[in-house]
Amino acid sequence: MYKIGLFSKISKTTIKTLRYYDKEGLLKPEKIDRANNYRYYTTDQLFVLHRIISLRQIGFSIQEIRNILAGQNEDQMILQRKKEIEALLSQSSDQLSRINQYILEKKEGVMLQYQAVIKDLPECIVYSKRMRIPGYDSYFQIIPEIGAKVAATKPGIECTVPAYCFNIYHDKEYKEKDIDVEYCEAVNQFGKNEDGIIFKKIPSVKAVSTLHKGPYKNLGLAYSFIFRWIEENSYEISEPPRESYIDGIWNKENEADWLTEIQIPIRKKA
Amino acid sequence: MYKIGLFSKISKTTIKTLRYYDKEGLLKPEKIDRANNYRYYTTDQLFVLHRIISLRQIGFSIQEIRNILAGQNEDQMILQRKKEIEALLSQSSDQLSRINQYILEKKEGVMLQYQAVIKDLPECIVYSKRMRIPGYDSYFQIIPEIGAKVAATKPGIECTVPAYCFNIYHDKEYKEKDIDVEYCEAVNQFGKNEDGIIFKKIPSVKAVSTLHKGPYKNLGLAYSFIFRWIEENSYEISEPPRESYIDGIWNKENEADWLTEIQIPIRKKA
DNA sequence: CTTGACTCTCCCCCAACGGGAGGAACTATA
DNA sequence: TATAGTTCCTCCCGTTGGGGGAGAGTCAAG
Repeated sequence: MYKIGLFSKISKTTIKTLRYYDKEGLLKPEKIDRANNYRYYTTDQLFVLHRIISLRQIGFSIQEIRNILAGQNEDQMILQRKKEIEALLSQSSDQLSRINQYILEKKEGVMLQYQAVIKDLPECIVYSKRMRIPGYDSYFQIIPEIGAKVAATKPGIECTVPAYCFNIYHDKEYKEKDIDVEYCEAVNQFGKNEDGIIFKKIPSVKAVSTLHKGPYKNLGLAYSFIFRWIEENSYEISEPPRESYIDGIWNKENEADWLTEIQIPIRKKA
Repeated sequence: MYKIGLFSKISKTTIKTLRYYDKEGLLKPEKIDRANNYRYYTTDQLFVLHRIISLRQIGFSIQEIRNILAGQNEDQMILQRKKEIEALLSQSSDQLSRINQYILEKKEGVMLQYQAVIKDLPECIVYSKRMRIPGYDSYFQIIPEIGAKVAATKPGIECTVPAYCFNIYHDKEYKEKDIDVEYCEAVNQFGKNEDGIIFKKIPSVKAVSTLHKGPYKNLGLAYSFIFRWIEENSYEISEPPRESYIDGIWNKENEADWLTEIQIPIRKKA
């Protein structure tokens, strides 16, 4: 029978930890002297403690170890823990790739105005109109017309707050003329499809996002940043890119104040 | 100017998080209405928030981000964070290898009595005697003689509590005859070297450890378990193995109760 | 008998929020 | 304008796996 200090030295475990495992019911001392509450351990308990430490080193939580020691569906917990580890591994390797990319960008001293962030875009209902337009200029005249038409002909349909209006680019590459674009605006409910205006539910998706401040003609910089980021961090584009318009001509006079968010749905490369 | 709810939707960040970043001084709202303490944000702050989220996704702590945003030695923090990530990565891959090993052992249904644990063996002072002995049997007669000799001729020298007495095996392979072994016992201070008894400081080292219960003739099972474990988990042996005797003939009559800890100093394979 | 070493319980601390209570304020509708 | 529903505020507690320390009781040796 060893008192806690000696047992802690033999097992190379701190006293705090031993007391904690006692409290948590992981490793009760063989005997507790009721006169002074001293804990007494035996060398047999070294085995249990070794088992616990081994499981802790594999990353199981106290609760999980408690179950394993009690013999409750150990196999399932092991597989679950394995998945957790794999998730952590992939997260760390992701972070490593991102910080390397960050270091590279700093070294090149360029693109520091852009920040890539991974977001979950929530599901939403939109009305959309897909069209082929000659160029960017004509395009920003067409949008208000669509909005007006919807407002006029679909009573009860309202845009969400905050507004989420975006374009989906269906071309395989970046184009400045004859663009195949789909204008979407998030609304509160479905409406009737007519005049090329179609209501649909956009499912939630994981996307990388970056903000672009300034006129639309410079959006290309943001795209080149984000495409490169996707490439360098081993993602691939899963759906067409979206541009979400946060600040624009409707609330800021100066082009330099316009704010646009580029969202590109992605998935990890296999 | 957006109130917190709207800003939270635009940025896809929870209100809780925004308030927390406010409290922590990471992202103060552009304006706080002193009448009701409402927080008001602008789209410009989306940029800062994006920066923060990006850094959070790379795994920086709030404190670190605060420093980075303040422009304090960013480069150093990045390198430090990179090292942390690499450490995590290696830890996770370690855990993955260990859990796979665990699954394999379960499937084979064997060796479940052994648990491998990684420990830091602390530095200690020992007296040691290296010798070549004919076999295991003679060996356990020699040890008490050494102990007695030290006790008799070195006043003031005492064994540590708990006792840490172990053998270091210097042979390149497992042998049962003509064994090159070094007997060590941890003591409280240095003494004079004589009669082949040498005092030395054993530096601290990382080792994998397993417990063996039962007679010494079965120690081979423990060794085969631990050697395989080292191999499967991509470690390599950095120093000769040690056997630390916890329970033995001196306090337990029955061989079946003897307890021995095998400690093998290791390092990660490059 | 005293002194130092050991042990006990109890409480607070960590990071980055999430959940919820209780109350004030804003906004839309009747 | 009254009221109801929503949004916002602050404050407090919870999470994990122990670490640090206070204050008090206990043990072993000289």
